[in-house]
Amino acid sequence: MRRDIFQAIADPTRRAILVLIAVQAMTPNALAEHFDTTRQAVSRHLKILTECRLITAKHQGREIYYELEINKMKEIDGWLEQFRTIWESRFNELDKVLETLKKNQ
Amino acid sequence: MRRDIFQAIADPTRRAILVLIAVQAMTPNALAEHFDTTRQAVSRHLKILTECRLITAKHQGREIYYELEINKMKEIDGWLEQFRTIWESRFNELDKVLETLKKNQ
DNA sequence: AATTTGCGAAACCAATTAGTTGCATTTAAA
DNA sequence: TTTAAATGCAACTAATTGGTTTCGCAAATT
Repeated sequence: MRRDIFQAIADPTRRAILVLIAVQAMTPNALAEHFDTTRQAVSRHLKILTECRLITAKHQGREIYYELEINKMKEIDGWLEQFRTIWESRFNELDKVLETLKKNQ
Repeated sequence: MRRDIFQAIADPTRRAILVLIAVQAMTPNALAEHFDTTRQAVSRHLKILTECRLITAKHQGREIYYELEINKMKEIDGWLEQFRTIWESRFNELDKVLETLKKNQ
């Protein structure tokens, strides 16, 4: 049972759930209405998202509102960070080239 | 055969390949040395990464150097963008609260 | 008290995945 | 020209995944 954020966001339904929940906390039933699957299937996705701490359950009577853990989302951003330095440094090198061209004009 | 960037980066080996290649283009053999699997297995990962355009193959004699397509990596960043506005706006709301508190002191 | 509603868990199933071994092909080297 | 190296591809296998149906439980509603 590999359960990490990257495996969690690999599924398109789970990504959609995250986007929906980002706007507003929602119950499994409310979420299921947005998809062409059963509530139980959505529930399983919610379980997976909960297990890797991307969302948390807030019990309210017999309803359960799932809300986004925005800080966990930042971990994906964190992984991208190492590539960001690369794509920025490539821009920097382009800058250098442009500057050299300018100088030689 | 669902083949998108999110499914591609779901596998830890593929993520590691991306990081290695980010530093420097590499051949399948060179890459395989970093993992506890066969070269063929690495080759399949490279195929998947190639199919979703995260890497490209540069033939050089009988060797094939795979290099990162940094622009494709930005698509992940693009998806995160919608959440980034949220986590920034939450900071803003916190700012508002702090400001109100200050005013009422 | 009986019923309905909202939910998760278990059992099952088809499809996908990641790995292996065993090839075939192309290029360099002896 | 024979041989070795670098690679991709196909067939097979075990594990995982995402879905469904059925069930049980707890909280509202009647």
